[in-house]
Amino acid sequence: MARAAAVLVALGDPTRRQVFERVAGRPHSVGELAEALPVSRPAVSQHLKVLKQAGLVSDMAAGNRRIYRMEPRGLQDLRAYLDHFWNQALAAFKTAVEQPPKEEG
Amino acid sequence: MARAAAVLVALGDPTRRQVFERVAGRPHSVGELAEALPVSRPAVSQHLKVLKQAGLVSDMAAGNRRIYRMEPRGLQDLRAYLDHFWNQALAAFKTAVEQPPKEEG
DNA sequence: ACTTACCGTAAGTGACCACTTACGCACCTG
DNA sequence: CAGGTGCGTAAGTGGTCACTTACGGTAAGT
Repeated sequence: MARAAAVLVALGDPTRRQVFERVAGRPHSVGELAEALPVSRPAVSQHLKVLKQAGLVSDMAAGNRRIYRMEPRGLQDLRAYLDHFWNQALAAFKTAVEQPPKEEG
Repeated sequence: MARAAAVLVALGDPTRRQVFERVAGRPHSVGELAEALPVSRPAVSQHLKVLKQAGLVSDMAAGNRRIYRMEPRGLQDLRAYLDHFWNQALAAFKTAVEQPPKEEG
C-alpha cells in the first residue's frame, strides 16, 4: 500500500514517534502533548498533521480543545506491508533449505 | 525496541526501500542493484550499510562480489513494535466500548 | 462585548541526509 | 606481475525537513 510508505516516513522521526506513542497510550490534546515534549505547540500540530495523513491518528473537536487519538488503520497498512516481505522471506528460506545452493548466471 | 526505530528510519527513505524490496525478493550484488536503480553504486553501498545496521539485510563475500540478502531480524523487531501498539489500540477500543465516555479532569 | 485559552497555518532558518565524484583496497585473470 | 572488475569510504554539495516565532480564527468565561 501507498499508505505504508507514509507510515514509515511518519514514524521515522523520533519526535513524531514520541507523539504517536503518547497518543496511542491515551487520547491527548495538542497542549498536553506539547507540554510533555521538548518542542513547541506548533511543532506538535505539524507532527499530528503528518500522523493523521498517514492514518495513524484521528482528531475530534472537544469544545475548545482538539483531541487526538490513535487510528489502527495506519498500523494495519504497515503490518500488511511487513507481512508481505515476511512471508517472502520465509518462502525464500524454505526454498534455500529444500534445494542445495546451485550456481546461477 | 531500539532496533525498531532504526528499521523505521531505514525504510523511510524511498530509494532505500526499493533496495530492500529488491534484496528481499532475491539476493543481489551491489552492482546489480545499482544497475537497476537510478542512483550510483556508492549510493547503493551507503543504503545497504544502513539497512544492514537496521538488521534488514546481511552480506557475504562471493569471490569478487558481495552478495546481500534479506535478514528477518529487522522485520521481526518492527513487527513486535507494531504489535505492541496494535494490542494497545485494541485494549483501548475495548475499554471505550465497555465504558461510556466519562468526563475527566 | 472583552478577555483568555487553545489550536492551525505562514514564513523563515539551521541542520541533517541522500547523492555525487574521487580514491584506495581486495579479488580474479592473463 | 600487470590489467581489469567489484566494492567501500572520504569529502563536498544541494535539497529537504523539523523547528521556531508571528499571526488569525474559534470557543469558553466574566
